[in-house]
Amino acid sequence: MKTDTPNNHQPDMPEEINGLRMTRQRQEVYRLLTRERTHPTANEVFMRIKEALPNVSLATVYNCLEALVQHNVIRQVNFDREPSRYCSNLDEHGHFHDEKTGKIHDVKFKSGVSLADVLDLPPNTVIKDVEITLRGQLSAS
Amino acid sequence: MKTDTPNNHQPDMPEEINGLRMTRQRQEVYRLLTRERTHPTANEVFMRIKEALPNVSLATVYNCLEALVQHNVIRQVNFDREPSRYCSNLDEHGHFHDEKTGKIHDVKFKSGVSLADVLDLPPNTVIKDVEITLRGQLSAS
DNA sequence: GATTGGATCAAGAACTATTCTAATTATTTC
DNA sequence: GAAATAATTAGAATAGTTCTTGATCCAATC
Repeated sequence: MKTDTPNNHQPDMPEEINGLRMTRQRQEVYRLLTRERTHPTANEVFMRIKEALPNVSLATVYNCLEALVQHNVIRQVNFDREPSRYCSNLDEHGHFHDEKTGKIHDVKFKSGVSLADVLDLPPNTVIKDVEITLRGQLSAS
Repeated sequence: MKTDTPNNHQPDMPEEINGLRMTRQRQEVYRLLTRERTHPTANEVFMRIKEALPNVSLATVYNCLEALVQHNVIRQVNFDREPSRYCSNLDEHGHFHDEKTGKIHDVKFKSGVSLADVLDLPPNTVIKDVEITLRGQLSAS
């Protein structure tokens, strides 16, 4: 009757990603983020993931998210001081925050342009990470 | 003997900026940010401002910073979930966070380029605010 | 010059996202 | 299969920030 053995690997999920052991909890967190591209917060992940893992704890969700971020499996996205959001899109991209709907849309870079073309960087700068955040509205015209 | 009457307007400070009454506390907060371009946190502002206003409270510093931000007199800058930092440079610019020194440098946009040249924005987007954050190192070569 | 009303300030409590701690449970290695 | 290692859990702790409440200040009027 019990269909949900606690820590079974799912058949469609590799044992490891980028050297990170994909435990059941990490699988579910990662699966959720690939399925729902809405940039959920840790708490939203926690609430949704309970369907699959009723006994999961919020601390575990945080642990999983951190492990996945650390191993470059997902990205952590911050808007001001709002709760962190998480995103399985690893392509370099920015985020547009629509003030009307509250939704977040990924924004791609145009091909062939680099940030150095736009910004007056100090010489000899090694950029390891870029974050671009836009805030505004999708005018409905 | 008492040279520091609590709420005196300083002679070199307007009574109002952008419609915000410049009380003594707001003056000192603003003055500090224009003098020190190091992007201090609320707590750093609090500690430094005590020289001029020994009885000021941290809550007041937060209130002042918020009022100044709201009236577009200063900008609030966030790096991930670190404490907010504040900045009196109102020109549109990004921030480069040097991982070695921990210091933050303003990064100007090259003249004549706009973000729309670089990003694949959805059509009919009205951008109200842009935030660009870079993280890396100033290689010492 | 006193009065009044609204804005501002101070002090500390409260809040919230996140991290830490310690104990339990799974998994891997020997 | 036992020992060692890693992951998970629950709840306590933390830190930055916001809220609450009462006091104070200030400008405009009487």
